[in-house]
Amino acid sequence: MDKMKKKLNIENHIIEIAADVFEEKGFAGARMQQIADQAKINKSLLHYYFRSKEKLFEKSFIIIANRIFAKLGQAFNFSGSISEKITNFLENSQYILWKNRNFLILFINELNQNEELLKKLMDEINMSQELNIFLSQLKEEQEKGILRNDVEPIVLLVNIISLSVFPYVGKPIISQIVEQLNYDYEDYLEIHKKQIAQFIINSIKNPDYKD
Amino acid sequence: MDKMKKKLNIENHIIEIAADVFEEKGFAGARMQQIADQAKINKSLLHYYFRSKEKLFEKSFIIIANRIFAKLGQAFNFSGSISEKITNFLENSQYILWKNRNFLILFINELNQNEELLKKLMDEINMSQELNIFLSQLKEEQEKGILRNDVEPIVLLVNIISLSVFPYVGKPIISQIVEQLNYDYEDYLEIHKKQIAQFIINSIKNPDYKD
DNA sequence: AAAAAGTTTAACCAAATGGTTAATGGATAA
DNA sequence: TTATCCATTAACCATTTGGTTAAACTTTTT
Repeated sequence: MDKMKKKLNIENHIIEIAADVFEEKGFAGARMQQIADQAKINKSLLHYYFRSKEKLFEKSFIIIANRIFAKLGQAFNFSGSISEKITNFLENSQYILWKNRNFLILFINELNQNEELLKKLMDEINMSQELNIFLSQLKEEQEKGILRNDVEPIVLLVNIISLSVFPYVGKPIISQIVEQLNYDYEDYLEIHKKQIAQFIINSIKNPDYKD
Repeated sequence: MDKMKKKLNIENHIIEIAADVFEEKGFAGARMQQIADQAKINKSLLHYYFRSKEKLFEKSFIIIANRIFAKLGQAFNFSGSISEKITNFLENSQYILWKNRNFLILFINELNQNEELLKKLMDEINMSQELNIFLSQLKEEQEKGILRNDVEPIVLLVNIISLSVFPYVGKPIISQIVEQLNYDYEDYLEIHKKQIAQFIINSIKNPDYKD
């Protein structure tokens, strides 16, 4: 392994560990010393490689965000009808969302208080093509009468995201509520996974359509 | 105004200001000095009244959380069919959620990293009665055939919450996506508000039911 | 092998931050 | 009026924290 690669390797290692710590504590709560300890390196190395806490945060944040969005984009990219696409996406996205639920909370929280970071990220991540394909296919199926035409496409898209993401991101709220009703949060997620695609499809299928 | 009341008054004033600052910066990012400045009091007074940053945070957090949950509980408490209740709740909750969106993000974020606080909060807030009424009415209407019976009641409940809350809490994600599709976030919320009740009702109404 | 360049470390440092203290001011009650 | 009690303030303090430096160590280049 040449020098360049070794350098990239340790940088990536630091980024992974840093992301863990930032996820756990948030930007303000994270400590450079803890990141160094967890990565088993000297604290000065963090500054040697990344110059400052801000820079380290930004870099690891953007890399992880890109990775997650890429995976979600993949989960979105299947052929078939709208109903099939939705079913497919929901099946394939759940694990990603579960595994990255802590990052998603960090994502929401930090981007909400850091306008600059939001802008930088928006330049990096672009999913408009995949999304536009989905939206136009949706309009097609609405015109054909397969789907009800009283659902605004963008609303459906955001609803799919809300229903996918919130059970994970909103864990404190959801678990509060389901536990008051004597359910277990993890059990709830299992039921949710099984029912959510049908729930969405019910709401968009045209009940009068016969093929 | 007697002394006791005056003391409670200034405590409440501090709590309101503190909540603003914590919403903006999170617990770790908030500064006692900033809270004091914004409340126009001496920093020592914060400790005089609340002893520590943790205590101040906990107190303001729980008070604000209680207030919001009480309002949402109210918005949930209407008579009528399930469909009417859903429509009603969605109409009445949107403004509350919008106004408190920053607190909701704080809520999710802090409770996710603070198990202790979560437990304390769960003792304070109890909405199981209202929720249970809703769930049993839901089951009734399913048995009568008004609503489809392939929707697990708890799933519907959480879906309503997800669809209500996420557009506000997930602002960074949603605005990212809608803006890539040339929508404006605030405009999107308007469309969302108009369509969301119908979206949910579509997904639960039994299409074969005739009364 | 020697020099040069890059990497790693321990010791420091300045600033920020939560928190304390002791003195001051002001209201209330004797 | 004066003593007591509570509220308020400025000055201080200990610790934490991000960041620097200069020396040591390693690897690469000549």
